[in-house]
Amino acid sequence: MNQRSFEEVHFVEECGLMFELMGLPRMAGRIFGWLLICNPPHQSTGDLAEVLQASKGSISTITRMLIQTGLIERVALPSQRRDYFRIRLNAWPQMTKQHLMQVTAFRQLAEKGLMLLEGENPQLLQRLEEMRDMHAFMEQELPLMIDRWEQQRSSPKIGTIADLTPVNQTPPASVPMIG
Amino acid sequence: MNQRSFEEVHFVEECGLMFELMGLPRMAGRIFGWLLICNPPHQSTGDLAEVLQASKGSISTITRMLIQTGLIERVALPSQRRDYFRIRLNAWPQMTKQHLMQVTAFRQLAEKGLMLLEGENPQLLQRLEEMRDMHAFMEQELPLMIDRWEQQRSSPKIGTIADLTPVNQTPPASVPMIG
DNA sequence: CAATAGGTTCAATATCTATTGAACATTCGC
DNA sequence: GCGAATGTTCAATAGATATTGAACCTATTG
Repeated sequence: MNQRSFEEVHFVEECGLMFELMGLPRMAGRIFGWLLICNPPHQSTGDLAEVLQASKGSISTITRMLIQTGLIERVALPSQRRDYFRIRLNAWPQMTKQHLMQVTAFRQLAEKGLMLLEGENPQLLQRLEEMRDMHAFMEQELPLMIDRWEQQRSSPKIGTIADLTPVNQTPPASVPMIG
Repeated sequence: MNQRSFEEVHFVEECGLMFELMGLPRMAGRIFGWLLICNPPHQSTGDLAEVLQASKGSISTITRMLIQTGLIERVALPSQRRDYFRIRLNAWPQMTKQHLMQVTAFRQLAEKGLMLLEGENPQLLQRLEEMRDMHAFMEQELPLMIDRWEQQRSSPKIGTIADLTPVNQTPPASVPMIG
């Protein structure tokens, strides 16, 4: 009876593939994909294991990763023992913030490279200077872009998703940000 | 004699790890990393195989991938049989364009999801609407950002890198862009 | 407090992907 | 056109990573 429709399975698999493209485990994409379309929008470990036909261990490991990266959160239902997971509000800006960290890492790498070539013919430096400058530029621009997004979305709508209490042991994915 | 210094090896390896983080083969990062710091800035398949201690096959496969994604290009030296590779000018905006394709794919996926939930309780749609809207927003913003970058870098400097002729069989990484 | 459901951990395994290397193709000089 | 140098392809392998599943905690309920 709890059969997922063909379209639902397909959606979940496609999401898995997209996550794989981004270098994340396919199962992370499956979990995220299911949480995008499930009803109710919060699901327990057991639910996920059943629907996605995966082991509880797998679900446990990967939900932890998804929480850590800020894409989902753990919520508690009033009178239930189980934990539930759901998509985190602002999951996507969060991804951009992750991306921003990569950008910073690349800028720093370029700077290391430039130190290696110190004193060399300026022509040789061009490659690394472009890399450094482009990433420094993005370090400026991306936060502004996120700001514009959060502003444009005038009504923050926080709280409308549901009345569930996010479990507070889940910090807002304390992401080490650039200095 | 052609020993790479410890720092150079380290730089190359770090670049490899960063590429791996992005879901690309580590060896792609190594090749790219070496092309960032090598002197001269163009290197043949053989050079790369020797310096990176990898098989020619590996180099061949991965340079093809890097060309395909627009990060490096193949150049011909006037009186030499060999092909050489070098970092492509504008390699990094190119990466952002690749990223843009992913963004589009995510928006489309969100739209598929919304079709699945057609007629459902609006609360259930929120997750997917946020996903769609955020990605549509980035589809607007990222090209503008690239424009700003290309403008800010007032002197295009094209041609100053070297007088080598890019091999024309290498199209500018014909990237299928969004409609 | 015992029983049980829910969740986590971790060693073992299955699966996948990068990498090799040898055979093959191509180009260019002589 | 022949031979040497260079580059490519692809089946086999090595290596890495995701996934499982059984043992182990922990919390709740009666």
